[in-house]
Amino acid sequence: MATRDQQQSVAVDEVNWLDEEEMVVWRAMVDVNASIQAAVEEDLTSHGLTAGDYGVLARLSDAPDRRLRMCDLASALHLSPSGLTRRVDGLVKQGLVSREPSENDRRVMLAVLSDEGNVRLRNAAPGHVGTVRRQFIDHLSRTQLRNLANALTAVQCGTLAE
Amino acid sequence: MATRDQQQSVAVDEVNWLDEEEMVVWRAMVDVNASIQAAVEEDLTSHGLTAGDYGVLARLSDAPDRRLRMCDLASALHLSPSGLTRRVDGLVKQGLVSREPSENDRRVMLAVLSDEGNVRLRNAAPGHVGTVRRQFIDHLSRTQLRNLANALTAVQCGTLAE
DNA sequence: ACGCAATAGTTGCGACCGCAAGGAATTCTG
DNA sequence: CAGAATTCCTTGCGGTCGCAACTATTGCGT
Repeated sequence: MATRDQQQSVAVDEVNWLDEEEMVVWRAMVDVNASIQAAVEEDLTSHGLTAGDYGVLARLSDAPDRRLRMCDLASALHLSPSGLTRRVDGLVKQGLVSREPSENDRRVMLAVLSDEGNVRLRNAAPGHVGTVRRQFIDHLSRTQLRNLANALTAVQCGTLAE
Repeated sequence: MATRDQQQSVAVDEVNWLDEEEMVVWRAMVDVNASIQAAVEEDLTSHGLTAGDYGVLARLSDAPDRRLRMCDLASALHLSPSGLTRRVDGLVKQGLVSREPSENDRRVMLAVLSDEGNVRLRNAAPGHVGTVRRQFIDHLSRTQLRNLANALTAVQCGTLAE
């Protein structure tokens, strides 16, 4: 995705191309994520959910009173407002989520996890976690896991600080 | 994305939920990738390209004679045949790529990187690599980089072997 | 050589998502 | 306290993608 002729010269062209190790890591990062995402998606479809649906249900399940403001949900899921509106539309149509206007602020709508939504989530969760394990976690030793955590949080803090 | 009540019991419910460390890594993996992808996308749009377009151009640039069979390109980019057809449609419309029937096998179409496509790629590449550096690589020490490479290739080989 | 399966590519269709615009409610400001 | 700015959500629109269906070409088995 980013190979170019190594230009090791002094400063004529001041681009820092990726060296071999960096390149390997970058490509691996992209590929690993692609394959994990695909596996997760496939697993969830067997429970009649998309990965996006699962994300909504999981967030709602962890929220107090199983309800969240649309805007909070959208930012938690890195989704645009319109994207979330339509995703929730679909979940409402399936009876997994219901909408409820907030009493404090009449601009906001709350998405509420229904009992049926909770059941679907609990049915899908074990398979989902299993997929994450088989595709990712179980291939790492405890040490690798800790190193990976350090590396990733370093990246997170770095990009967050910007 | 996968928190559920810890069920540490003997074997009534044999689901291996993620422990704290595993959970942190999994969430970090998802978040880091989301933010990197977003940054890459944003950077490339300033050069009039999408991430998908860049992927096609980069692969063609690295290929012998700057041309590749559609099916090889599709699998390299984890794209469905129809998805690639339309993406290439767009690139042809921009004059960055041209189609050419293969002489050996009249089923296949070759996607060929045009001179203009090559220029666009070379204009966009430094910014792209810079973004990858700023968002990812530069936040890792050499040791972290090596550890990350080990961990990711372990995951790759594991999922590949399946 | 004939026929059948496999492979390559395109197209119709539906699903998803982000941007821009709009409407309603709240907050800020003078 | 009135008007402007902001926040929250929804809708129209366009772009992207995968699946299924279809055509064309090649390869295989007998």
